[in-house]
Amino acid sequence: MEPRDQTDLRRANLALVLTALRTRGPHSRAGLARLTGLNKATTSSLVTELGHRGLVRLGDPAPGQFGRPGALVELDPGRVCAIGLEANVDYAAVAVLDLAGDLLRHHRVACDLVALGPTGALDVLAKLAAREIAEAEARGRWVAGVGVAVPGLIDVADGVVKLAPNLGWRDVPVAAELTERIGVTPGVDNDANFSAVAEHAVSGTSELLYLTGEIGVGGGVISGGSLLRGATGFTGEVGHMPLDPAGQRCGCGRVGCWETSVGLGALLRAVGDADDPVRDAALDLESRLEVIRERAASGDERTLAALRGIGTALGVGASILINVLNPAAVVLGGYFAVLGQWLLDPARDEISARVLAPDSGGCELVLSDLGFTAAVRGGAHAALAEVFADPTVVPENRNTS
Amino acid sequence: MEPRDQTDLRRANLALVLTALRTRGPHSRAGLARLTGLNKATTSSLVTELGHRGLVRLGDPAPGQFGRPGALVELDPGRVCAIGLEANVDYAAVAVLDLAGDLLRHHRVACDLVALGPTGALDVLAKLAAREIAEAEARGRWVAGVGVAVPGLIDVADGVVKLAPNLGWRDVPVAAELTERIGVTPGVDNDANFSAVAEHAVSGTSELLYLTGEIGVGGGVISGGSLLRGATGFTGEVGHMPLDPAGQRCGCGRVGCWETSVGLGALLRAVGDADDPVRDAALDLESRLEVIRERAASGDERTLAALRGIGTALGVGASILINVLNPAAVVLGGYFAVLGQWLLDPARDEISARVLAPDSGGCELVLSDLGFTAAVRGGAHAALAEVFADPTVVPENRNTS
DNA sequence: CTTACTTTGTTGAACCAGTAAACGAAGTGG
DNA sequence: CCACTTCGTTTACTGGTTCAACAAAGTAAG
Repeated sequence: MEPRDQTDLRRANLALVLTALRTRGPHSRAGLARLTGLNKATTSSLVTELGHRGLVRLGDPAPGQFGRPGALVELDPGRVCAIGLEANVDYAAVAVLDLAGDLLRHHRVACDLVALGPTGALDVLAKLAAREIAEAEARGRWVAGVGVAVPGLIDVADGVVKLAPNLGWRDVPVAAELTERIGVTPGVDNDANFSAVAEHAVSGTSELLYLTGEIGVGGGVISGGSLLRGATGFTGEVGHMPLDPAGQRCGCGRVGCWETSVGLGALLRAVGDADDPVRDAALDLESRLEVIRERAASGDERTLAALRGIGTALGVGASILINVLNPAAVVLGGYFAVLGQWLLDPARDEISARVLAPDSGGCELVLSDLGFTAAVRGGAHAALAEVFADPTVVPENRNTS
Repeated sequence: MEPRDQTDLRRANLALVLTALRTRGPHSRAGLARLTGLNKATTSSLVTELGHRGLVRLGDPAPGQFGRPGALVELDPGRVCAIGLEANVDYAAVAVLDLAGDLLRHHRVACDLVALGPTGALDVLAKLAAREIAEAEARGRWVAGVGVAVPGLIDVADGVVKLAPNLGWRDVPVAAELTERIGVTPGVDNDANFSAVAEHAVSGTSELLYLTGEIGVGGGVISGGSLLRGATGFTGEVGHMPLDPAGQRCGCGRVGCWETSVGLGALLRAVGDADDPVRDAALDLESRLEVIRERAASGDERTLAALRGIGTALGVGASILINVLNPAAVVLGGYFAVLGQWLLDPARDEISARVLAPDSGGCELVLSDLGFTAAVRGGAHAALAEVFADPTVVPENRNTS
């Protein structure tokens, strides 16, 4: 938003105060004035307006040293919420976050979205969303927006899934179709991108790279505090970096792609023979990963060697991205997070050897705490971000406080 | 700049008008009002202030269809200028740009900066800059700033060259040292980064990747209209992507780095035997490239095969970066631009085969027109960008119209 | 040549947002 | 109980944009 007139200025300052409360925690009005550089009187006025919009509330007086104690202003998690949706191969999920980013509800339904096809899958997502929207509005909440995470190439501007190989989708106008079904136009983005948004929200790191280990490898980049979107929204396709001309054939038809050495398939091949139950695709993925985890924890040499190999390959690919993007942190999600304990050391060794910047450019390799909720949370966070960028999107409600 | 009060608003609107004039060309005040969405009265006021600061001037009346013709407002190239410096292995260079980005002066002196050492090299740069600053000020110009391009890893925030292998520099405080010598604190950045800035300025593409072929390969990324800086300023290190475990040993000590197959060394090895004059390091590089160019133009099969190979390898590496960054354009500089005619086709073939986004994400592969002036121009453009972001940095001068 | 019409650019009143300074409010410490 | 400190509000003020009216400067038509 380019500020043009005074109302834009007001918008920007409301955003400034609201964002300060999120990133720096509850403060008195005088403290907020010092934090933002705004005048005390202005800050008071902004806080009361944010209160009318149900975004902040007054808490207890703070225990100051001298002088009159200030009443703490804090985010009001009671009125605004946002909804995240996720479409994946064998499940659909929904999450509801409040303004503080806390998870109010999370629901995951196992279903074969590939078999349902785009229309059926969108029906499932719409049903999940509609229920949560109705529920939230019944409790007097205001829904900031909906974000839909889809594993594939997304035209973010139009909300169209251009290509989602695992789902078998091509040119599916998700935003338009869901608008018809739920009456709200959702944001649509790649699952790794939305996961990166979620990690940014919980960590506060404004330069980060999110890498998720699934059947393939997904990547999402946060730079300057917001998603790197590129020219047409197709960023973060990291799985098919050709790292070894003598490597394995990839599902994409080429040879030696990164995901042939760090994707789920590579892991399963390395830890067990063809008849090993962990390679039985009929079984639930999470329980198979649990088996691998237990084998590693009990010191099984084959498993440990496999994980070392994956960790090394992970570090090789990650170092390329670190050299290009110079993030402050690389966050590992998907199965990388589940087995991360055994991947981190070999990956870090490669990174410190291969990143040219001194001290790896200060980059840390860490595991995600969000588990499989990262993408849905990120979708909701993206909707919340619009509120933090422009609090006036939330209607006033003078009754409240 | 977070707008806080009305003066910040004024600043932002001055920037809005000035930037509109740069990107959309001369317009009448009424036309600018339509373009920016600002009120006619406001636009008039902004234009007169920009005039007092010597940034715009009134031109001839425009030939409108009906009604009173409007006086065209255009960038005034007469008052503000900016200076770019470049330190490289065997030369130092300086350029002066006016506000419109036109090259006023360009000077390149051959000298062995490696032998001079950091202190001597900085003396050379300071001398070049001081002469141009004095010259400009004698003509009544106001110098917006100085940008120094150095091939290496730069801590941009502090203006320190952390590591420049080709120059043999480590932890050289360029910004501080030059401030002492010329009285202005310059911006310091990697040469590829500044070249990317220059390409952005001439093309207007707000999502672009610049790749330069030198002894190594350098990369600079423009995203959202500004440089991708990363957490600590060490972005764009693309030369050492490990693309072939069975490849050649690189100067960095590892094996199969991208620059072992597309760097200058790879080109020279491929086009000629060890006794070929093009491989004589004692000769001037540009004339050796000219020889290769002539051989290719006359259809020499070995040269053509070598260039095809380089082009293919260029495309392989570029496709990785396109998949991650999704730029609207990849601009080739350095020797890639000189021989680009023979590199483009094989590189484009690889890119269209390897980029996952439909239609390569709309990405075009083009050659730079800026030759070896890209880095110095970019340094000056970076200084000019500060004026466009905040025109109030230029002092008022009520005498000038 | 005059009149109607169109567009440009300026002017002055109005409005709105943030600032500054004064002041009452609400605590601590002696 | 009083001096002191800090909080938050109030009031007058400054600065920037907008709006509406109007003069300026052109074209088109009669």
